[in-house]
Amino acid sequence: MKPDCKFCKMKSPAAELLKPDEIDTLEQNCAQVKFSKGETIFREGTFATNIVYLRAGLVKIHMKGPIGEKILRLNKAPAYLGLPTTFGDRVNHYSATAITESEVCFISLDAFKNFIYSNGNFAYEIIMDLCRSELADFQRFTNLSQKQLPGRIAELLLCFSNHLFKSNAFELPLSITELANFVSASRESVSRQFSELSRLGIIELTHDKKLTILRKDMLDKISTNG
Amino acid sequence: MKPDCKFCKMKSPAAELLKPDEIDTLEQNCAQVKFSKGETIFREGTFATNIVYLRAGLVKIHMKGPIGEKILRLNKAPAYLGLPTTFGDRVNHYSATAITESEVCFISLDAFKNFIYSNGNFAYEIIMDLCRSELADFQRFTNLSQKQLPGRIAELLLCFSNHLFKSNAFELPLSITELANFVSASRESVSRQFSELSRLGIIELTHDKKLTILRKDMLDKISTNG
DNA sequence: ATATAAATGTGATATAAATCACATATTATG
DNA sequence: CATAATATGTGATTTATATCACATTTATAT
Repeated sequence: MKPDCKFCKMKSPAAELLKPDEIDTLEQNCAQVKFSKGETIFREGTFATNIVYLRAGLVKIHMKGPIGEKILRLNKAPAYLGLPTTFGDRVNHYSATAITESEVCFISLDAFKNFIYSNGNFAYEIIMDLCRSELADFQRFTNLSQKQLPGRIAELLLCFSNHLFKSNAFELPLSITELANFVSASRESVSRQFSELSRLGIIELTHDKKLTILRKDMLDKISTNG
Repeated sequence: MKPDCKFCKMKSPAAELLKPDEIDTLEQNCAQVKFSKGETIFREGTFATNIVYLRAGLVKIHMKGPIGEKILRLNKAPAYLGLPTTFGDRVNHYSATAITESEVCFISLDAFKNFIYSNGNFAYEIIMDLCRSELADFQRFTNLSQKQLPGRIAELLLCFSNHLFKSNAFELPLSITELANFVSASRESVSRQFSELSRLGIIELTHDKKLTILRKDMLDKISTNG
């Protein structure tokens, strides 16, 4: 589908800094595609040929680990998906899969590189973006590696509530099995933790994955105490 | 100490792309400092006021976690230290400490920003650098979170041997306690693993931390089998 | 050099979480 | 719609690893 970048209201902060002629170039080197829930946007092991910009939707970034799939992060629009795996190597080191209906712009790598070369503000914004994600990643990995399971799950739920959905009530974007490989635990253990949180009245979780945080204070405490 | 960037043989790949007048600017906005083993180069929680470039030496990047210090990565020269924590927030999210005698250049943040704005090749190289480290970090975190202790330690030793020292024999750059918080385990467990690896004749470890890998094949197997 | 502190090795024990086992529910699919 | 396939919940058991305890070695400071 042909995009209309000039009047696009979902431009990235970096793209907002492009000059009119650059926006024209972008428009000519950009393809907009819809993905439904569960569809793969790019896959580990394949060649990284385009810059991938998430215009709308929610996506999981995941890679094969020694004992199975590992979810590395969730990205919600607006966000570039996998700049590091596009620039860092010819081959993708991880995959991106739509969690909800999503809209993605595929941008020609060469055009994008040229923006970096020719537009310092654009380059700077991309650098800032990469830097902020690394900070968030380090923080998450440190917590994941030091907290035990109840703390890891509490943290994840708080992250969903505070940052992703900005609400105490939301639909779990991942299955229990996926949550398990996000927090690096067995699905049985995660399932038990949810039962326990429900039993204690800290959360309410319906059969159709609607989750409500009833005692955020308790979740906070569980999250910090590991 | 006044640096001599023009004739410096340890320039970063990015700095190699600077034009003569930019090199002059760099030289005027750069201070070279030596750190001895154990000295802090920058500290979590303090303001990030300079770009930090490791000209020579070996450094650990570490942050406070819920149950104690966590080592995130080792950086050997040449490398920028903590670009993400310098750009991503005003305050450092992690610390850098010299593991060996090290030489560091502190570069004015404004000068560095201007290079990004004005020199696309420089900006591109910085982006590539950030991207490559994220790939390596993701890989390491996935492995650390899925492998169990013997595999994590085997992987770390192989990484030391293959990438850091490029030799089967080297001096352990970290104490047992530090290794433990690198691989997210207790120091007792790590100590036991080393005893076991020695007992099996896979490594030899002397009292003064000189380590020799005797059976790389076995380490490889332990590393892959988790 | 001696005292004091910090790091290390190793056994015994406790514990978090994985695994196994199986019932039940939910979702795809011919 | 029926049947298979997949995901989930929960008890019983096992296991990896943390914790505790303490001896010993190594580093640091006075």
